[in-house]
Amino acid sequence: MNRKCTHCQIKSDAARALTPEELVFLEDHCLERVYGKGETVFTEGKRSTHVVFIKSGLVKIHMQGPRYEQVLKIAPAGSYLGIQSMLSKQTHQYSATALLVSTICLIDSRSFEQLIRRNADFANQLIVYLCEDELNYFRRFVSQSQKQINGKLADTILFFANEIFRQDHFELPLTRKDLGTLLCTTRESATRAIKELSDLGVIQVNKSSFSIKNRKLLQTISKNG
Amino acid sequence: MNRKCTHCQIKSDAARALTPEELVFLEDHCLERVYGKGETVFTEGKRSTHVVFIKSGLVKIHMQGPRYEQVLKIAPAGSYLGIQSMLSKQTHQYSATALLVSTICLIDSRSFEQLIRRNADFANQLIVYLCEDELNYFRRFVSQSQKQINGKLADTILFFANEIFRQDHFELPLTRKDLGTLLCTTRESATRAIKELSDLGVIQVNKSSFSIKNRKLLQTISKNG
DNA sequence: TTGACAATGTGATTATCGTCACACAATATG
DNA sequence: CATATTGTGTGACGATAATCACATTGTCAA
Repeated sequence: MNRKCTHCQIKSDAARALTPEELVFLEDHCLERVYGKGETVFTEGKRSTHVVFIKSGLVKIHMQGPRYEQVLKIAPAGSYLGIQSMLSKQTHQYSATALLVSTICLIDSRSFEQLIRRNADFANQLIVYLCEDELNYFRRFVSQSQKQINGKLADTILFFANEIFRQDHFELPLTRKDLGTLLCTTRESATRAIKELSDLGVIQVNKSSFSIKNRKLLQTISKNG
Repeated sequence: MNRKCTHCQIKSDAARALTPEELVFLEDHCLERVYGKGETVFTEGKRSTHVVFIKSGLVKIHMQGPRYEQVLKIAPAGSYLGIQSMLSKQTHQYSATALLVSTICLIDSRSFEQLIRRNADFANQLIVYLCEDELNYFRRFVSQSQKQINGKLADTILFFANEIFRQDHFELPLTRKDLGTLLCTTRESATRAIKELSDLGVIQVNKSSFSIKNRKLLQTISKNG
């Protein structure tokens, strides 16, 4: 409770732009909470009252589509969630669910907006963050629409290995169904793609445990779709 | 040249937040230019020096994918382009091409950033804009990955009729090929989808001239994919 | 432990869409 | 004006991935 934001080591680039007084203001209007694996952080359509900052852990962002619930993105530590809903709309436009035990800061929306209006450097850093985020969606959009399943699976395995776990061996914290919608395909097709890459000797898979065996070839598959 | 931004009637929400002095600053660091149909506004990979504001007209945003050039979005008047490239990267991450004769303001990137740092209300409005934009991409991402071609075509026809031309009859300013990549499909499939909706009596098409004949049914097709 | 339910693997079949090929129209270019 | 180039429609064919069906296996709670 005491001076938590001031002394927090896991500050976002934006939070680093805040003055000591503003950090005190922030810690008076935010709340830290630990979410368990599978626990809902917020739900699409529900009223939005806080902006979420992921201090540690891993969260999936998902949204109802015309046919099924779509996984939009895997958000690692350092991500802001729900900013989009804070401003114009007051309801969440997507859902967030913890994939691993995650420590999450809930920042009161109005206070967050006050910080933006008070500190232009904070706002600027936030803009940088939002722009990066949007560019990533562009790339994902293009990949997803032009690559076929094996390529998209290769992308995703490299994403988890490089960006999330920083290891060539990891436990994938997704069900086959979620992996399917993350790849914009079905559970069955995801399973078959895993089998294909496995048969090629590119990866080794046992249940949710994945290992990269041939990184070169995996990158080739990722690139050529 | 004289006091152009100050007296400009087509200000963005963000620009409305600027003080008279800041508007003078803006007009000293921006340039208005008219682009012809088909003219390139900026190109992916090239150095980014300006932020672009579309004052009037219509622009397509496109990006090279692993297999072909993908149309990401159709940007109407009031859109900001190239903010994403301004900050972290200094090269454009996507291309922009005028689809119709368009009046475009080119704002010097450094000056734009100075305005953000100077006026938190301006920054805040920009954040609202970026968030809206991102949410639209989410929706488009989900639709594009779950709907089939007729549904996506229906979406796009409704988009042009409702958001762009505000009329049930309009000239589509896209080639069949561009329409194809906007729908994340091929030229041939786009052609066939047009024929199908046409045969159903939902739309009437002659070359690039489109008319909505049965809006109810068009909406149903759009909704159910 | 025992059921209930969710998650997973796998085969058979089908639908949708991509690819290829070609004809023809429209538009640019010298 | 003639020629090249780009855009468009359409048919035939095949490939990729969706759907459906079912057998297992794993997980959770009473």
